[in-house]
Amino acid sequence: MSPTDTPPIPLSQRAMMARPAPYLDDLNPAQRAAVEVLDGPVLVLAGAGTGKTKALTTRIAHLLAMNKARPNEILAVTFTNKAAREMKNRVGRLTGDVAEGMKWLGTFHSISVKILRRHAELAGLKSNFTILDTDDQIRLLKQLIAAANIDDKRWPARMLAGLIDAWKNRAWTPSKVPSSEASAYDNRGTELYAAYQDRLRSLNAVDFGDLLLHVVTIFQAHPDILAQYQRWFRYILVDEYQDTNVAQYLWLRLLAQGHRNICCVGDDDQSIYGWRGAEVGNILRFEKDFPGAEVIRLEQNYRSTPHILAAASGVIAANSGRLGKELWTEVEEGEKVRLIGHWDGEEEARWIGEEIEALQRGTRGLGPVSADGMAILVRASHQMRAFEDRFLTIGLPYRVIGGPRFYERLEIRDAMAYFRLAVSPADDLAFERVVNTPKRGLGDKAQSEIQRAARASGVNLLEGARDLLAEGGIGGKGAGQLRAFVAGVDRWHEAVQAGADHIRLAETILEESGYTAMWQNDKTPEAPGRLENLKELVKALEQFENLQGFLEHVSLIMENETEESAPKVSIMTLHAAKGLEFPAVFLPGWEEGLFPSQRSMDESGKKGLEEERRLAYVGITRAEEICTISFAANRRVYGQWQSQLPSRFIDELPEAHVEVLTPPGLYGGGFGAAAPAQVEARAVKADVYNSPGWRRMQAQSAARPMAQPREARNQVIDLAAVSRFVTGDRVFHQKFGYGDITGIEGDKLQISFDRAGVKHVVAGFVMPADQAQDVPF
DNA sequence: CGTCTCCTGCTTTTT
DNA sequence: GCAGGAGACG
Repeated sequence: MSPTDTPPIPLSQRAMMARPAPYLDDLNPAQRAAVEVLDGPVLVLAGAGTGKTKALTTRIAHLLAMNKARPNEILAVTFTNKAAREMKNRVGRLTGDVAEGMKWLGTFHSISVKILRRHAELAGLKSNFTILDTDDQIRLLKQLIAAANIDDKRWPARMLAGLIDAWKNRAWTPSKVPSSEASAYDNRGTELYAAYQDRLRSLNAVDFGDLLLHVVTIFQAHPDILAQYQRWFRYILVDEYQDTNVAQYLWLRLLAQGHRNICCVGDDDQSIYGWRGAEVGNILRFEKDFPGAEVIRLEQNYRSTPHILAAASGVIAANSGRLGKELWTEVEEGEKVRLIGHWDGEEEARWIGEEIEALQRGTRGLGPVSADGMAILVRASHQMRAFEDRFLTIGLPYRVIGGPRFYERLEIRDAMAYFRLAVSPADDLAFERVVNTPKRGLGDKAQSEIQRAARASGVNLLEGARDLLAEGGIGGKGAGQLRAFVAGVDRWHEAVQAGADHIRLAETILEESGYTAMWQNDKTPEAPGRLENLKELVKALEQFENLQGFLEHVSLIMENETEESAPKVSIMTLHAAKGLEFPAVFLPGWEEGLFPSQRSMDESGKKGLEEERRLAYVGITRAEEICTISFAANRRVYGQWQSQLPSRFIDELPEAHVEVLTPPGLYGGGFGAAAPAQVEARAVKADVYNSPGWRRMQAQSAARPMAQPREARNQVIDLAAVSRFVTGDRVFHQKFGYGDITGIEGDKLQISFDRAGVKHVVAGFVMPADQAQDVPF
């Protein structure tokens, strides 16, 4: 093996770097320890905002400066390409060009690809294997499911894909799937998993999970190869260790058994990818796995104010089995975390929109805050819509982070499939994807004929199609179209082989295939955008030497970084927000069932709830200056109006660090929902009626004709309200209109509304129908 | 073969 | 409430 494509560091540079290191002066004692304890296993527990990346990058610089390893003998692993890029940039700032020699700085997946390409034959693959995206994966599975005579309605392909993914995350090859899993997917999960792996091998393809799984399998079966890498990687660094799954853990442990110089950085309190197979256990177990490990805690926070830190600590304290950290800061005072309840989701969006404008104007005591410095972090992406709608109407610029990514868009995938065919005509999945896109009159029947012809002579689909045409097995207009398609692929492939200019070729392919024309003729509103994206795709090719290089890059890097100039408020999920920070953060939708998510709790019980709580912790700790948590009393869920209870996480916020802006009438839960009197007392103590939020709310509701009746708003919700009603009463609800009470459960009424159907509503929000004429409409 | 309409079923999503 | 898939129809 010769991963040694990097020349040794020039002497002049070494001398420069060996001088006493000024970069160390920049660090606090804990960070310094994380940087200077170079040998042996080290676990750095880095709380949110404690300079984790700084410690990690300085550590790399220090390794290089101390001549402990050459740049390409350091293995530095991240989860995302973004994190890898950031790390490379920051190491570059510390060491100059030397960082360029870090050939093994990358994601688990990109490094695995590198390793797997070298030893592909040991996994039954050729080194030019293709990496399937989720789309291809699902299509492939659908075929296998059909072939196995399984009703894919009852047993959807997505489910099987999820199952296989989970098994791969645990590093289970088909033969290693334990018998306890035998009942999965109608008792046929294991069988289909094996069939899927066979099929992948015959396609010379892998999925994301395979990248790690194959590498681990090769390492386990070939100690000599493993030993080479163990020798090669003198120092191993891992970012976000709390997010590793079992396969990644094995991957690391195998490699680290050489020099035993492994430094893992992570925060057990920020483990939020359990549902993707991440095992918090990996970080909790570190000292057992690596005896003699040094554990260093980074606890000084450089991001948030004391109130924000205290609120976050208060919430996360309810979790059990933590490694434990105590975040502190030298920063003084600052704003308390603000808490506000709203009538419904639309009002929440409206209020946040106005708050954002107030922050921009600088009327919230922080000086003007740029829209770039503000973020709305939601639990589930469907919550984003209310904000988008609202911001569009008030003309507030926003950006949604983590929507469908560029390379996941339909038109981009189609175009890429064409490119894939041009590069490797044997790519059957690409063939299937575009043979009838644009429509060429080659429907299911024609396609299964092609499949049959290909299978009959054991060739790929393109050859199968050629055979089919030769034997006249296809007639009518389809034949001519198919002939043109095959000829097109041949022509493009020749051009690739001849080394034609890949940008021109890409344009030609999209032109000749009729793909561009297809969208030009499409009059749906999204067609222009899609054409725009195709143009961007072609532009992206400029950064690559050829199509092959581009395709390789794209299969691993599924993102599109377009730098925008105008300041915009960010809207994203809590998951997408990890690692980011903003002066002002809004956390809407803190309601039972939504956050914590009901499904999380149903599926994973206490474990699920604790992961939700960590998500709350991640959310709060994104805020630097001001953090606003909100909830709504009513929310439309799947088109149904539902009344909501404030999240239990709100109860867990330490009161001393929270300013309640909520009018008590909407405060149905929160700090001790049990005793209504107490709720009122505390609300008063929080000086609700003098808070800007309250005055604001008064002003707003006065101006708003659809405001709920004052009576309902000012009422403390209590069980007494229920006693005003009996089953069969005719009642009125501001949102749902008139209805009849069909049942009483706790403090809620079950009401059958004339227009809105059956709802469970807190009694404080309805009134006897005969009083309803006072309601301003 | 393609299009329209009904029906179902729903988080989070680094690669 | 909406999207995506299947099944019926042209």
